[in-house]
Formats: sequence, structure tokens, C-alpha cells
Amino acid sequence: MIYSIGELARRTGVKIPTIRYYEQMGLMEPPERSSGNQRRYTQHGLERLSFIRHARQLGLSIEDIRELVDLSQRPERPCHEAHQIAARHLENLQARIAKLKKLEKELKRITGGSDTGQVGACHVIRALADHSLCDGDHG
Amino acid sequence: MIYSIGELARRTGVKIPTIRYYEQMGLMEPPERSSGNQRRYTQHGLERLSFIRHARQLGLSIEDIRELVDLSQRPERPCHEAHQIAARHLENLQARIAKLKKLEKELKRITGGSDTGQVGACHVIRALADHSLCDGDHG
DNA sequence: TATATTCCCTCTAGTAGCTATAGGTTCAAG
DNA sequence: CTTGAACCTATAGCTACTAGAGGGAATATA
Repeated sequence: MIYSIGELARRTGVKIPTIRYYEQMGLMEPPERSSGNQRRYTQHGLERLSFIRHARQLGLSIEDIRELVDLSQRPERPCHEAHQIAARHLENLQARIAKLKKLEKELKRITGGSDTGQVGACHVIRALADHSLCDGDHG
Repeated sequence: MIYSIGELARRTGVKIPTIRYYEQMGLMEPPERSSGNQRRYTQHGLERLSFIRHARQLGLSIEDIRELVDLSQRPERPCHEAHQIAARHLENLQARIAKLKKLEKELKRITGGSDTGQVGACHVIRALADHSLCDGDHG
């Protein structure tokens, strides 16, 4: 099967300009072109794009994905590195979740006050103005 | 007290170019200048910057903060709007946390496999290539 | 074969929220 | 009065796209 860029977009849910962007960034390899210079992808291109999309959905950076793609093209290389990239990303993710949970806690506190009056005495605004009112260890 | 931009930066932990950026974005009001055109801030400027920093740490957008700043300058306005901004942000945050937790789960699964061999049979890479291997509802 | 519609091409610029650099001026201390 | 740190503006860069202009290519129908 041969796919146009639009077909690829439809099948993967990745938008057309994004596919071209991935090509520019070296994630997608430049495909063959039709006589009229339009991109023509094979099954291989479809699989590569699925890989990229999946990794992006998991929050991996373009740079990380480039590493993984390079690794996957050298099957003799040790798997260790791929594992490390994923593990490093998991750590980042867990740190981010922890931080967001702290923020959630403070926002809940801030929005929990009684705010029926005027801005002059607004709990939300006072809480933001005075960091000392909060638990203090975010950021 | 009068502060230079550097003093303000030191006291709030916000970098100098960032303070100027906030001025450009309309969050900080343009301060008085010295005879040699350098910014001179008052206590008011320091407080405003603390407010902004705190809100940014909570993940509020520049746009949201601009609204809050505008509100806080009109003490007769109802507090309701400020409350809504914070509440809306809390919802976003909770959605983000939920999503990241899903990703965490899948990344844990991916990195949990035995990956001592070569890339050719790497679990990490296979899992990324084949979305059908995962629980499927992320993204 | 003509035409209409849909698709595709490249290139440029815009988004958020900064950060970094270049090239020059001012302030404060000694 | 000189030195060195701090400051100024303006511009460009970062991530990961997205949108638009202005045009060519592919395809379906008449």
C-alpha cells in the first residue's frame, strides 16, 4: 500500500503540518515523491509515525524520540539505552505529578474560601498576593 | 524603599529578563526611571511581582494573571470572577493530573519488562511501536 | 477533454513563556 | 576619575506545533 500524507494523517490522527514538521526534525525519513512532488509513504512510514505518535502521547520529547528511533534502527545495540530513556521519562513524570498535586491542594484551599463579596476582600487574590498564607513548599 | 530591577529579582527569585517580559506583557506596570533611564521600583512593584510569581508557580497563564491583576485594581468589582478563574484552573489541573497518571501507568508497564538484551527484541521499543499493546485510552 | 474540487506543495510567521546574546550606557565605590 | 558591576534596548532562539498565503497536482465528473 502507498499512502498520501493525508491518508497517513487520517490513519494516525497526526495532522499534516505536524507530519512535515517531524520530517524536518529528522523523526520521519523523507519519503519517495510522486511525479508531481507529493509525498508517498509506505507501510514503513505508517508504522514509524504510529511509533512517534504513541511516544508523544506518553510525553516523550522530540529529542528522546529521535534517540529511540535511531536505536531501533540499529538492532545490534543494547536495549539498555532505550530502557533508560523510558525510565528517565518516568521519573520526570512522577516528579511532575507530585508537584501538580501540591498545586492542586493549594488551589483547592484558595478556591475553598467564602468569596461572595467584592474583590477588595477577596480570598483568592489575598492568597495569591501573600505567599506566606500557603503551605509554602511549592515551586 | 526603592529597588533596582536586580534587587527585585534577588528578592523574588524572578530573573531580570523575565521581569522586563512581564512589563511588556502588561502584568507589571512600567515603573519610574532614574535619570539614567534605569527602572526604579517601589514596595508596590515588589508586591505585584510576588503576586505574579506565586500565580505562575500555581500554573496560571499570563492571560489569567492579567485578568486577576486587573480585577485586583478594581476593588468594587465582585470577587466572583477571581474565584472563577482559580476554579477553572483547578479543573484543568485535575484533568492534567488524571492524564499524567494514566501515562505513568503505561510507562511503568513499558519499563517493567525484562530489557537485558538487544534492541531488536526490546520491550520498550515494541511497546511504543504497537499501541495495541497498551491499555489504549490515553491521548 | 474540460473543469471543478480536493488535495498537496513550500515558505513564513505566529503561539507561550521565557532565556540568551550583542552592543552600548549608567551607577556606585574607591 | 576610573573601574567594574549592573543596567538599557533590540533581536533571536527555545519546544512542538499550528495557521496562512499563494500556488501546483490528482481525481471525479460532464
